[in-house]
Amino acid sequence: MAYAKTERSAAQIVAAATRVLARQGYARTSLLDIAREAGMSKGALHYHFPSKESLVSRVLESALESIANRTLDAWIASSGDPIQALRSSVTELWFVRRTRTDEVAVVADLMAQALYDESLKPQLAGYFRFAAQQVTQTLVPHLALMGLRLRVPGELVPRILVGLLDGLAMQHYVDPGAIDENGLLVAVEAMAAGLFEIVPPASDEKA
Amino acid sequence: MAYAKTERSAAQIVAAATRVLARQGYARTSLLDIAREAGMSKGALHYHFPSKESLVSRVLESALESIANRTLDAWIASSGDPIQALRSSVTELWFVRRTRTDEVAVVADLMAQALYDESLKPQLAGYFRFAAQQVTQTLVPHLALMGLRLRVPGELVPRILVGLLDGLAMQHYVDPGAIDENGLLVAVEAMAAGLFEIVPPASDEKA
Amino acid sequence: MAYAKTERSAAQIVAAATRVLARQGYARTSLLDIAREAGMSKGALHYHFPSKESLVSRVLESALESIANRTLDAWIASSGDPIQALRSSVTELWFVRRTRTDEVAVVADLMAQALYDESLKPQLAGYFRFAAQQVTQTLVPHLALMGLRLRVPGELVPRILVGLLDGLAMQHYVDPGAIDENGLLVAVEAMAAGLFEIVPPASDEKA
Amino acid sequence: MAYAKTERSAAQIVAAATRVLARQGYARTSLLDIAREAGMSKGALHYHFPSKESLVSRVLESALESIANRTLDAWIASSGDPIQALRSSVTELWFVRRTRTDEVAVVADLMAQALYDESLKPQLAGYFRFAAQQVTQTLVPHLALMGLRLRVPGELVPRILVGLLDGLAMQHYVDPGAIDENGLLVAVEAMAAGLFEIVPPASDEKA
DNA sequence: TATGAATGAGCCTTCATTCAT
DNA sequence: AATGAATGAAGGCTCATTCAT
Repeated sequence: MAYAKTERSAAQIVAAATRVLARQGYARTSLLDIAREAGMSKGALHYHFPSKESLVSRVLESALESIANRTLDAWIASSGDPIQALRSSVTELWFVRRTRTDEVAVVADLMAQALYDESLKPQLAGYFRFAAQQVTQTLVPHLALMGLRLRVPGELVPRILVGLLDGLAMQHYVDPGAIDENGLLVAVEAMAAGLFEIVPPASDEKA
Repeated sequence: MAYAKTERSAAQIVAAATRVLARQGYARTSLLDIAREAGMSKGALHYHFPSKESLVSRVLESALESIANRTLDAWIASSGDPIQALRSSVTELWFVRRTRTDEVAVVADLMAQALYDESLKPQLAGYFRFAAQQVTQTLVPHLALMGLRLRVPGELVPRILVGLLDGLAMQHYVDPGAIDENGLLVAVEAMAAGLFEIVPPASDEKA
Repeated sequence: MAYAKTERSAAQIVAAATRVLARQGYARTSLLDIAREAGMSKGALHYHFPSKESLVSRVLESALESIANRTLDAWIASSGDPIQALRSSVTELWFVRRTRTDEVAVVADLMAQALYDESLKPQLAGYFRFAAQQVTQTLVPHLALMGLRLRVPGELVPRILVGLLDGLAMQHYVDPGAIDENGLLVAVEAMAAGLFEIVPPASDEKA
Repeated sequence: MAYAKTERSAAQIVAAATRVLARQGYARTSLLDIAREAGMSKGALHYHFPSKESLVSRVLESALESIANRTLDAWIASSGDPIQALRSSVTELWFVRRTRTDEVAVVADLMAQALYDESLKPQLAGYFRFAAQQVTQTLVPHLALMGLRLRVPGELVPRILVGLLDGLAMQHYVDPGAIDENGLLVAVEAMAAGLFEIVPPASDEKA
């Protein structure tokens, strides 16, 4: 209980930083901007976070967590049919990007930062790995039960999905309206279908 | 013909800026860094480019051009079979990214910058549009000749391709080795296949 | 009451800036010069004043105020006889110029700057208007009581006075010693006298 | 004849510089601005004038000369009656200021510069002295012939006149419209009249 | 005689960081 | 736990000046 206020303030700062970073981008955001948004002084930021880097790192962490949860929820919600789950999480994956949640904007921006900032890489790598593994674990076994088999390594599927949608989101941000969104979802589904093949019923079925 | 030195110097500066931006990223690159890399004074940069913005814009222009040319070459080299052309330009598209050419690095970085810098958007949008149209124009008619039809709007294909590979490249940069490249190319091909369908010969409809 | 240090520091900066501007002139004064004179860092200046312009504006404000006060004091000190008041404030007006107070030097310099800097004009115009009105209000009624009338619009008197002395001060600065000061004060008085005429007592018009 | 071109170019540069300085003021004028106005390169300026200072000095010289000539012309034109001459040169002195000729603007601006630039002072001092002496020489003897005597040293008269009008011009520039110009000329004449006194016919007239 | 190119010092401003309170 | 004040390094940019051509 002793640290209650600290925790509350720190959370407040992270939330404010997320908003400001989403709005202005890393390169154009100063600590003063964040302090103002949080309704605190610059000094306070440094009280809670030793450096700008550490704050940004926390912001990224919280943004990734939030995105992961959202996607996972969509996956779980349609439990049972993994095909249906895949479909609904693709949709969610896309909507979360095209709406450009603060969290998504921050991640997109910091992903680029990470190219030149070693301290951010591990966090993103962790996220990608977690997402890949999460999906794979539930996807592959279910497919097998349905008589389907992946033509490619299982971990690749979520990576491809996320990569595809991230890349398209970038184009969407840069040139909104250029992407036909109806076509897009159809296409993604068609492409996903291309990744499976039907497993001929094994001959030892009766054994 | 005298005093044509400007062109040489400007090119030198753009080249140097490309290298430095690829190495350090936009946010961490100062004009002094570029000047040093170019072996010139800061003043010289401003003699040739009125502002940092204008220099960066030129760098982006030249990087996009270079990438477009490389990809186009791969496409053209395998002329004749558009399927083959698609395959070889996908490969090229991926290699150019995974090798992380200076040009690719710069474009990836500036694409993120563009989210918050309206002046960069048009250039990138132009590039995406040009690339999309370029591929579409040659791809679609050829497919028709081969009895294939796209299941999605034609412009979407190159956008999907580029988006997918850009997004995957990001993951590759952040977490090198995480992506199984052999599997990747197989997957892309499989997915691409999912985008076509065979057009039944028109005359035997009643059969 | 804590943290009231700002006021002290800001005042210190304005004082330092006044000294430096008086010594070097606007065009040759950098913020670094002022910071050094104030014994602070450049950053501190910007903490207290958002821009050079805003600092200079404050300096001008304070200089004008100080000059106005000095002249007003001289006027008031010799209250009663407005002629005497006029005389003593002319003397003060001149002495404040020939001594070249820091404040006077700053005002002279910034007046020239104002020709090309719209932001300074209103302040100076305000000062001129205030001074003119101040003098007029007390001068004209008193003259009437003494049977004197001005030959020109009342507001013109202080403007002429200030203009004359400003202009002469310029010559004095540029070529010190060229102006015979004894003669000057005599001349001003003689000229001032030329501005009045005696109002014939109203009742003996027929005599 | 050999230097014909040099002289022409130099004059062209001085003329251009006068225009630009009048328009933007010393502090805001760069050599590039002047070069552009003159239709030449920056290098050319330095070919003709070793430094900015030397160019500015020449500009001032030529501006002063031009003003002196104009005023002198007005004086001479009304030859015969020195009172009339005084009157017409006052008028000219004022009009040249209120119209704000390029030359007047430059002089006003550089006069302020001179306060901090020793190299400009002598030129302005020379101008003031020349003007004073010029007027005095013709004014005083004529007055004597008319039975008038100055109440103050003769050199003071032109200095007062110029000072007064310079000072008023400053106010006029800073706050146009604030000065009642009709009143002004009346006032100046009334004030000037205050400077003379009638010399009683000397008793030894018959001697 | 004049230009294009380049330099380098200096300017105003921004900003992460520190520290006394 | 948080603020106000101050620092100092760096950044983008301007400009008088130099010099080869």
